[in-house]
Amino acid sequence: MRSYGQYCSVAKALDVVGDRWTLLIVRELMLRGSARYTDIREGLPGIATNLLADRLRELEREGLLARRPAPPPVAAMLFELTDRGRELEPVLDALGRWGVPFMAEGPCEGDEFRSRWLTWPAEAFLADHEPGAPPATVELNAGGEPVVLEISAGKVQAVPGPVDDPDVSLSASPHTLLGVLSGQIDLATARSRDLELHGDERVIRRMQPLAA
Amino acid sequence: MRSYGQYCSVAKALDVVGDRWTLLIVRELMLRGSARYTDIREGLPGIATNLLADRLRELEREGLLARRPAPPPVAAMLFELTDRGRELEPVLDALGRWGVPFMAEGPCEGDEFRSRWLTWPAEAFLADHEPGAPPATVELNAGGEPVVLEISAGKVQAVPGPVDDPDVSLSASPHTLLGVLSGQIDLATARSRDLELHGDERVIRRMQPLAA
DNA sequence: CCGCATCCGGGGCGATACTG
DNA sequence: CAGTATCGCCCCGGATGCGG
Repeated sequence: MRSYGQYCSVAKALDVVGDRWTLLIVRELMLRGSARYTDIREGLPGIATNLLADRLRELEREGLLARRPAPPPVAAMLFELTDRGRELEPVLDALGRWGVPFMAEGPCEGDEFRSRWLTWPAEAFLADHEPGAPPATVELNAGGEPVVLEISAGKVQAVPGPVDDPDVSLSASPHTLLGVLSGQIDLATARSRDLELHGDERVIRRMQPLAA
Repeated sequence: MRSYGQYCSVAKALDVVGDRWTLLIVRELMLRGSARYTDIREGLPGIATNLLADRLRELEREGLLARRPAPPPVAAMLFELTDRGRELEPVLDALGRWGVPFMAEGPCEGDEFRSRWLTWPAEAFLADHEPGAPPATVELNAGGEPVVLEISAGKVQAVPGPVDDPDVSLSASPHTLLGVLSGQIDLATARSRDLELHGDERVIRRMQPLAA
């Protein structure tokens, strides 16, 4: 990207990560840990393949990303963030939190969705209101790979991937799921739409935002 | 900007503020409170005037910015952020902090500079190590308008604008000033370059990062 | 199949000139 | 002062090709 030519840390940051798609690539690598070219692409519906290759090169040149060959059996390349790259987490967090209100309206026509992306809304809405209680896990299913909410010690963390024997499991469309997590839809209404719930409902209330 | 078409809060955020120049415009409005078109432009060296007009319209449409006529004597328009716009502060903070390391190398050839931009490096480096001591102020002068550091109750805040009777006043090139604030250059070395210091040196040590 | 490179059309961006 | 108008360029998007 063309430099802004300003001796300002915000401008310098945008010189590096201000290009279109760049921060979304960082998002995918942050959520996945390490990934192959094709996996990254799957998480970035709409990106042109040459742009992805360009950006990955750029990010590597800037020291935000490293590539290394996958362990022997497979002949593939793995991409992962460097420490400097992972330091962008506060940036993504801030952006993700700021963007949460846009999710309330539901997906726009044609919007793609991956359940990993629920991490920001989830962590923005939720908190553990019973810090003393034993840890609990919630499985979120909105199509594709599930996401797990780990509730313990006053915090709620969202991590991609399945889990064995969650305390409760929610399956619904992304929009309904967000409505439930944000407390804007109660469980009964959500069920009348497309929510399926299995397990202990009380775990939901433990982490939901306090009613308005 | 063309939407990323992803039902993800990070992507939705970037749909709105991911355009080139947009976050820098928000930066200027955040630092200035409210400003006229020409003032904003002065803080964005390099921007094309039609782009600035476009972006301001966009930001207004998105509800991040409002324009209102200036108080009677002057016939001018004032631009200022709405609450929703000011909520971007954590985003700018995160970006600004992440970008600070790029400032260490000094300005690139042709880089423009405004002293307000020192806010992020200043708040990133500094802390009040004598929370009990009475408040103090430091004037930073790097050309153009000065910036004031307000040190009190364990915190250091940087705000644009001059101040009456600061405890200490520093004048130097931006690069030297940053070196001093970050503790990478000691005062003697800085003085041998272009630093001029008036007032109580101890206030500097009160807020400087602890020596390595 | 994985990880690109190439080609091409369209639009966002940059610079300057101009105007109410 | 606060923008519009214009124009060239380059970045981006989409499709396809292609070597390992």
